[in-house]
Amino acid sequence: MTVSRTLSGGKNVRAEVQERVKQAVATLGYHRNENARSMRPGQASGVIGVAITNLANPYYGQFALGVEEVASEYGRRIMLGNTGEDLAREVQLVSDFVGRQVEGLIVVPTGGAADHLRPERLGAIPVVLASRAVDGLDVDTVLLDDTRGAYEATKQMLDAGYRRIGFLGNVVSVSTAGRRYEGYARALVEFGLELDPSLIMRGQQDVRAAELAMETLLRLDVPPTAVFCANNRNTIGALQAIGQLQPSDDAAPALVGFDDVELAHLLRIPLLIVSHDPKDLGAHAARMLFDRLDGGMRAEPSRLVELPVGVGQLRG
Amino acid sequence: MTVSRTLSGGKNVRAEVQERVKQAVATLGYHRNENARSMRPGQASGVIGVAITNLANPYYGQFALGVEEVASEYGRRIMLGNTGEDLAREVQLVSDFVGRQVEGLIVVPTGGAADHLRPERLGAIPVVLASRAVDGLDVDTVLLDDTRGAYEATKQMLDAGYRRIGFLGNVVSVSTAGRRYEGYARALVEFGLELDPSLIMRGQQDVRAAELAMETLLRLDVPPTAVFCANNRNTIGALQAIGQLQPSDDAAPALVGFDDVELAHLLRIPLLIVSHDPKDLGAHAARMLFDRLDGGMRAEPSRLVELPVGVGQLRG
DNA sequence: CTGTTAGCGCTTTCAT
DNA sequence: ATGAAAGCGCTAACAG
Repeated sequence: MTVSRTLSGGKNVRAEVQERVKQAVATLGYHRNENARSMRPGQASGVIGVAITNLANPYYGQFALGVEEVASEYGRRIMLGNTGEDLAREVQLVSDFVGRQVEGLIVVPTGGAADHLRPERLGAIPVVLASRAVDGLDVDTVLLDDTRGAYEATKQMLDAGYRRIGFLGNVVSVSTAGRRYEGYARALVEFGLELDPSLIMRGQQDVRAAELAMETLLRLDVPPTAVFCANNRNTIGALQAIGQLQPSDDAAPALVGFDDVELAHLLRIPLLIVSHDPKDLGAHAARMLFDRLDGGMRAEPSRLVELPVGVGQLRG
Repeated sequence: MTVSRTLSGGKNVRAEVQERVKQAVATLGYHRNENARSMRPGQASGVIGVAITNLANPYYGQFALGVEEVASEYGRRIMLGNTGEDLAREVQLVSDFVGRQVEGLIVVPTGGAADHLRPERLGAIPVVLASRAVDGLDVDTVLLDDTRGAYEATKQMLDAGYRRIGFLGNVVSVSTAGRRYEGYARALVEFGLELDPSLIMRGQQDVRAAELAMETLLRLDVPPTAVFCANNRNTIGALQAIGQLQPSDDAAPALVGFDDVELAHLLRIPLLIVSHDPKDLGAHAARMLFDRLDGGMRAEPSRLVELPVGVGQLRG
């Protein structure tokens, strides 16, 4: 008891005793058992669960860092799981996190069914979805302004004179993919162009698939003069394909890349980047969660935020 | 009690009762409290603590993924903390992890003092150091074969005719930096060249610092004809600086890059990559930890492993 | 200022 | 096949 009191501030413990306690703690290497601590009624665990789709993607590494830093600010630690875009794994992770008494969850959903994220399944544990929304799931969500970013970038390409603009995107079940496609398509249609299905490749989740899709576009009888890449995996795949097939820069199509990519701006390819900081996205998601947990907003209605993106200039 | 029995396999529970229990669990959304569970004597928490230096570096994102995947294989979850190369934060993280009853630790040490990682401080909790060793700390450690990789790459540059080879490296207190420098220096000395201090820049932890260091080298009266970049932050910084200052490729120095970098091979700069998969490094560290935890090797003497690296061909 | 009691959720052991 | 007791480490509430 005296030890407990000393370690939680030392109220009502003689200074001399406190000294001896701290001494003993240091020499014995004693650590208070946080799990036992949080078992007492009303005590939170200080841990939040984070499920992301692909840690190998630098984008999500930075995202996770944003979450981690804000969590630290709020005195929390994160438990991290990688879903690999696999719904079953996401379900398993979330369930495990709940069993481990996380105070809240931050999830980049794989898309598809989402019963495991419904408030009634999670009890009092709040969730924040990040990067992607889930249809019909009414929980806090932070997205980018995907549609506007895609729209304005595509429009800029049209204004610059490009007409045959292809599209490389993520799997259709992912909300981001749909939103970015929508912006792209709207810009073309408003400009009076028709969508050409042969220029539109959707469903590439990794660099290799994106590279193959881009090769298909490059080998068309009339290849696109520009290609909209809906995420960094597709941008990198497209750049690889161009590097393979078109060593002479002149013939290469211009690219729009959603998400920034290290070194891309050094390549001799006309490139327009729609940029934003994934770390901010993670930080924002974490703040939304802690608003609920610490900010007395436990029961507020859910919020949907769309963070602004920067549409750069066509360069290179 | 009956619930507990049902959920742990259902021995000695009537089938009909088990059915009702599972029913109730499903409708109530009950989750077994894993923290309470692991409080019982002899029960492990199923969590390992992972402290890495910089999640914003794609290298460590992949590293973390390697750890996470192997941990999943072994039925464990990870608690992840970012130290930002700050020793105080590392100390705090490790202490917190211990308080949270982690079964083991995987740490990319910031370097410097390391009393907080000594076995006597950690009790029975095993640690594995990854990527970097700590002088005088006798615990399991997984490194790359840094010295050999740096040596052979430098030698290859010498054989290709380069003589003024600069060096961009990490802070000196980091063991990796020292080992890679050693390989570089040995190759030069064996070849009969002297080390030129004006070509050797050490201490760059991030891309921006690396870029500035590279600019300094490029602005020398007699700039280097090649530069050895001791990690991916330095490689990217060097590439940025070249992109800024030497738009005409011909004048640019060749680079050796330790660690692969997405897109680097597409740039028109002669480049030799010393490559390895950071995910493997993480996976290997995790396996070493679980060897100790599950493999009955609790008390074996500590092991030091150096994973092989691939030295590529100068290209571009 | 210090110590005792009780109970958080769980499961091993011991009744029944 | 089921339940009761006990104790893991902790701290709020209550003695003293």
